[in-house]
Amino acid sequence: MLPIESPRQRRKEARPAELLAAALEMFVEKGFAATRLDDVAKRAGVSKGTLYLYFDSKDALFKAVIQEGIVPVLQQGAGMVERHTGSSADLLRDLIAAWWQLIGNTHLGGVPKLMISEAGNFPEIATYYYENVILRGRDLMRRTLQRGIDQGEFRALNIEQAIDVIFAPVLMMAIWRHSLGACGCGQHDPESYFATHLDMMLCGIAHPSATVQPDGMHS
Amino acid sequence: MLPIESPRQRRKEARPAELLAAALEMFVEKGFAATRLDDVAKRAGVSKGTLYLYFDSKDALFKAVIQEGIVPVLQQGAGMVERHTGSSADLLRDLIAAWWQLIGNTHLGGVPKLMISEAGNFPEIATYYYENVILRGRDLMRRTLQRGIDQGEFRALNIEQAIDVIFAPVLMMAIWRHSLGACGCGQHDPESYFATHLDMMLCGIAHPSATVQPDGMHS
Amino acid sequence: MLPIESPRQRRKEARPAELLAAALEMFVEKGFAATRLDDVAKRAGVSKGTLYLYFDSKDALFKAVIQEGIVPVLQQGAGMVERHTGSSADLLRDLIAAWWQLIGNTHLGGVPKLMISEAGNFPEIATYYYENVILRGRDLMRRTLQRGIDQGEFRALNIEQAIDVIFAPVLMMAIWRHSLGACGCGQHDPESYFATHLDMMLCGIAHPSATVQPDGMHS
Amino acid sequence: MLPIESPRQRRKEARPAELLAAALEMFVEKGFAATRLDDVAKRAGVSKGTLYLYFDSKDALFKAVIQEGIVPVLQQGAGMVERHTGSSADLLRDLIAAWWQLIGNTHLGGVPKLMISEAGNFPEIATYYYENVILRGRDLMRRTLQRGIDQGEFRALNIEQAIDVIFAPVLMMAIWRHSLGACGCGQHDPESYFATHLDMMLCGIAHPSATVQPDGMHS
DNA sequence: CATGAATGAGTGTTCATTCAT
DNA sequence: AATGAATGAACACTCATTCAT
Repeated sequence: MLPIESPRQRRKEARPAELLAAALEMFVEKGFAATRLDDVAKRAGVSKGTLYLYFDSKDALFKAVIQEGIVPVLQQGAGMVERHTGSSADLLRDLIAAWWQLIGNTHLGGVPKLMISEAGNFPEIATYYYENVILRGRDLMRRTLQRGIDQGEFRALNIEQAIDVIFAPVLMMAIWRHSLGACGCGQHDPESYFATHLDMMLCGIAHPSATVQPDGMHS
Repeated sequence: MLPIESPRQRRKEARPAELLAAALEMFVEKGFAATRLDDVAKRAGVSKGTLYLYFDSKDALFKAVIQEGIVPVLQQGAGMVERHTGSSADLLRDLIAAWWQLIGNTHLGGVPKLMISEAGNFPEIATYYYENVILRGRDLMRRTLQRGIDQGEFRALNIEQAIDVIFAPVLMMAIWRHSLGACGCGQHDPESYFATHLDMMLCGIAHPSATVQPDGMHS
Repeated sequence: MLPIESPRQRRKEARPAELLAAALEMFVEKGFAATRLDDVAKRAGVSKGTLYLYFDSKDALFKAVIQEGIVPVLQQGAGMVERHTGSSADLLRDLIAAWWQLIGNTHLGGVPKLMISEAGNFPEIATYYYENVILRGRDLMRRTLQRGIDQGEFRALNIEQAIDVIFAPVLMMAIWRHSLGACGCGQHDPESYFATHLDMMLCGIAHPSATVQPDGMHS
Repeated sequence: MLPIESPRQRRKEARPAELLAAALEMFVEKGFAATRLDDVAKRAGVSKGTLYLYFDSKDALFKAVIQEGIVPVLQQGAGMVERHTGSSADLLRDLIAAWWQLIGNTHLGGVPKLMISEAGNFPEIATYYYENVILRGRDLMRRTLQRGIDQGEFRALNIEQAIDVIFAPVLMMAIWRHSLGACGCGQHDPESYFATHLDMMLCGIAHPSATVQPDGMHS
């Protein structure tokens, strides 16, 4: 998918994480177009020219923000599903809790909102993001749901649809926090929000013969 | 004797709506900052100067897009809850189906994405939107859920959280369509998607003693 | 100098004086470039399009303002010098008083300021103004001074320089009123100002043997 | 050890003065509104964007032009009156000669015309100019005239009016040069013009018993 | 004659990008 | 490597001018 290695690639790895962090924050807060590189530089504590030592252009900075923002967590979670031994309901709980702790509740939590906002202006990045992040995440969910169905824990489901239905409330929490939630519009407590979500959802997908044991997030 | 409307007159009265429609499309597609007024004008088939005959500034145009985009549907749905006589599950189905038909599946479906993207740059509009749209929508959901609980149809729920959990998948469908979905990334069929959502969700909130009758969207 | 007669010319004579008056006021107040035709039209109580029924362009309006503003008073004063029988000092007093009453103190008093401000942008109008207004005015002054010298009332003077020296304070009063004076900066009383000017000036140009009889403006 | 100034550094410090000089010329020539920042930049030999490194807006540039244009000469002349030991007539001659050499005959000579033209559009600048320039100038004149009266050199005068009467011809010379005079309309020689003015004026204000010694400008 | 909706060239201002230091 | 002064293309906004009514 990505070029394996190149001088540019090597330099990219040396790019100060501060620049990317500053850019992510600004992009999430103002959007790509409304973010001025001056502000990114100021927030990172460097001069505007320094940005160009590490990134060829504003577009390149955006791409790096998206790619660097997800690479570190791409592999996480896959092992989670493999290694899991308990109930599938617990696995589902763990997946969601992990996503929230590793992404949603970190500074990476703004990436989904950013990607949604800028997909139209960066279709190739959107495609990259879809294939490398979303599809992989859906795969984890798919295997988890299939596992639960196979083991008689979950009832028969339209899995492809269920994946999105289940993940939507989690995504929305992250999106909300970086949009209207940041404007002082009503805030929810993630803990109880996810608890309610899992409670309803696990109830809704449980096999009729199975006994659902309600449980909040064990974070 | 009705005053004869000249073509020019007719045009003048229709202009604002045409301009707002064009602006909404562009704003949703490119974001506020990346949208050029020249493009909005061109899409509406007028010159740039004409925009300024009807809107004082780009900001004012944005505000009008949001406000005009929701005013027409503000009252809708309230009567729906009042008049409903059947089961609360059906009411929930109807509400979601109505939202999708009146908003999500129309050109207004991009407003949520737009509002999410630009909330940071227009906090006062975000607040306006929250108070006049989101809170009213949540109110409809709240009354519906409360009705179901009171009538023993739904089990006890943390209503405030449930509202968002239930609406998130619907919102996400509209958002997706105007972001990554528009870039060719995987498309879902809204019909079956909502059917799955309702199936799982109604199952998840049904009172243990109640019998849930699965039902797709009756559109 | 000007085209004698033409359809355009005939129409010009029918031009509403209100338009020219409104334009003069705006031009004097804001300058040519900063004056919007919308404002001129509004002040004249007509629509913007109507201006174009009478004037081909903003430039044409400006030219008309200058030309129409001075034509009515071009002939005045010439007869004054011819007919005068008293002392040359009195004639000088009368000329200045007449200029102030007919021009300086009317709405035409802004023309000098306007011409000064816009000479650089309308050199041909400036030349026209110079030749048809300023030179004629200087001629009146020259004849008056020459008359006084010839009659032994005034001492020998560098007449060409004296003309401007004598008229400068009068002009400045009109200019001041339409510039800083209109901003609330210190105002002078024209009566006593001119009295002082005439007193000093007549004293300054009187022939040593002559007796100067101080006299204010007899308005 | 003086820090070595790089050409770039030297340029940076000289920039504002270069820009202001270019702006003053353009403003005087065309007026504020008709002056394009592109032209100011071109005349200063920089790009349009560079202007904005030093001035926030066109308005700010105008304000700076006025303020910087007069600050350097604000103190001059005050000492002149204090130190003067000769006749008051000579002091008056010196004041006028100094004004002409330091302001009227330099590139600052356009400021009065500019201020007159734009007072209506910049009332606060006009007030600033009036209080900080005009009032101080009038003060010098007032003290000079009072000095002459007290010493019996000048006759009783309405001093406040006399100040303006005396300065008007000097001002008009500067104004003329930057308006109609620049269009090829009749030019006067400042030397003989001021000589005539001083001759007439000193004669006009001399105490009857005093002997006026005519004298040209000793520049 | 009169209107005012519509136009589009022009200008103030911003900001990504470059490069001399 | 790092800076920040300088650039100029791009865009929001204005307003003289036109023309259908």
